[in-house]
Amino acid sequence: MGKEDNSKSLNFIEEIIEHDLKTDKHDGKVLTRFPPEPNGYLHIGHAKSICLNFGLAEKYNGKCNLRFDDTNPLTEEVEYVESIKEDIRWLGFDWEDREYYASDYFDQLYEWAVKIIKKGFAYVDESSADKVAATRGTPTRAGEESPYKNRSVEENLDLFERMKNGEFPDGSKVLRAKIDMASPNMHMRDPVIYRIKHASHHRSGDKWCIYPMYDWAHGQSDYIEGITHSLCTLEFEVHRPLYDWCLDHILDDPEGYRPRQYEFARLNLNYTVMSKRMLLSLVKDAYVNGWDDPRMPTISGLRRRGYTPESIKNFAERVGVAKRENVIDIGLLEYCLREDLNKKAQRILGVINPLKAVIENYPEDKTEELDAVNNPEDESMGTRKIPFSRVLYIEKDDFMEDPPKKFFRLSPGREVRLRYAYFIKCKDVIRSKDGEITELTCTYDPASKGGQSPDGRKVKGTLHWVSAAHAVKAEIRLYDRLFNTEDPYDFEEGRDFTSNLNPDSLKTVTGYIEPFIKDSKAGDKFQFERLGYFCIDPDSAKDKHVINRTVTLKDTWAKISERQG
RNA sequence: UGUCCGAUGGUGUAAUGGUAGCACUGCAGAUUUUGGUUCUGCCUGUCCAGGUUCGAAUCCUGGUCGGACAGCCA
Repeated sequence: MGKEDNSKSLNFIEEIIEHDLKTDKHDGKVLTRFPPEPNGYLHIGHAKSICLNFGLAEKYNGKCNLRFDDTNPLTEEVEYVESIKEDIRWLGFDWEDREYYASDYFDQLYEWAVKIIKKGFAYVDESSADKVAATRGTPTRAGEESPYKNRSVEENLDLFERMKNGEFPDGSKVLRAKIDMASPNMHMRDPVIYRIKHASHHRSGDKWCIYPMYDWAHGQSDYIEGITHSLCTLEFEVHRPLYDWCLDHILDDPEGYRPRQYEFARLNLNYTVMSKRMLLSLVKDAYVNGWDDPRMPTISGLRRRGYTPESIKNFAERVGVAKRENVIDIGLLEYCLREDLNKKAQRILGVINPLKAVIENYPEDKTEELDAVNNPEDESMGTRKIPFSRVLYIEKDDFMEDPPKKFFRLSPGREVRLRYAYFIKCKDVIRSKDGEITELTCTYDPASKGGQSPDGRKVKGTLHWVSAAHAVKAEIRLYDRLFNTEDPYDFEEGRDFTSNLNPDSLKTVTGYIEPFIKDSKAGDKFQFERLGYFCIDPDSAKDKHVINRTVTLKDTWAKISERQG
């Protein structure tokens, strides 16, 4: 029912597309593109855009191109190109052979620039960058015309060619579109469309020393590729008149095919930052351990953290597409993650904060293999054996000497169930000299094997546990949100966003995991019962298990106990 | 004293002139060998003022509030 309703309700872009389809605007074709600049790693915000562009193509039987918007050689690197491709592929999208680069269009872009110079719509300006900025005016005050604006076409052509030939140093000249310095839209005030950069480009090498600006490259690239719907974020809304202006002035038939730009609201998430500048700074200044640090909102970070592509795609679906600014609760992302992992994850028992429990009446040399279900949500995943013996580890949080109301785990004299094993009762508490609880002495009921007693008596709590002698030691990395504040951009004067960093975003502990973990490899995902979802980190080695906590399970008890104070 | 865009529960997002719905969150309960999952119920909303209309979240007018734009970044 809900699903059916959803399929009927369209977002505003789908409405536009369906309308275009109905009116046969592009011969029934839909061609979108995802246009990243290779100057950083992709993040969850990009994932929304990827899912939108590729998703629309899938839905309307169209295609989506991958196009690197690589017009600025100073900031772009091959490393980023590679990571971007890997991330999109991992999300499950395929651009087939349509891997394009704006830099592949440099020749065409240059020709078009010459074309508009000839038509009198562009000029070479040799004002300094400061001068250009100073004469641009303000949003409420018109700019001033450049003294170079009225050069002859011949002079402009000559100068532009010499710019291309490398005769002038960086910053000495630019090519500007001749539009309107008094336009209320700042972007129409004779925008710079070419600048000189004697820099080597990751693809074109040293062929060029002039590079087109975004505004001169994007719409034209869309046109070259035959893009029907060019989707971008809201901040490009004010660029749209320029996007259209460029097309108007290069096309022989402006009434014929042309791409259209549509803008949607970018994704914002609380408790994290999405700006490339800030993410770069977190990496460069070593606040995190690289772009794929599991605390990063990058796709590679989420992947390493243990997120699944499905959970991210589902998230993108749920946040929707609209033009209204939004801040999504990180809780929704985590909900989508748990929803997916709950269906798929192998369950195992692992203890993160161990407390030794000795079963007094269990034979010292005995070991039993007990049956455990691999995934209660998916019977086909089968069962496995877990070793049980006299000395166990249980979770420290599962024992309280003086429990408050509603605590139904272990405490002196109380009986609980060990999952898949036996009922046990706590008899004694052993302490160190400084009073810390170091060990519990318990007894078990041999008749309760498997977790049920023949007399039908009930216990309220079920605890996870491992057999100390059989457990596998592991380094467990407990991650928490990277920032303490919902809005990390909101920081005190004189400080910066890093003042909002959560100092406890990573805690490393030693845990004990049931032997099943031995055969796992990097990327494998598990639910440690009652604790959360975990995955094997690539830092793992043959003799060293490193495990990331992806996300905790929903914890009703934590909520209750917090409320009780 | 600019141009453009936006405004629906706590957060997102539908309703396209005809009963304001869905998801997440929160709260209450049922089930449960994970205080997980699942299931049930409940709370909470159309920025304001006029107008058009039998009827307005939707159309019109005027406000208010929020955002984007002054890189030789994208």
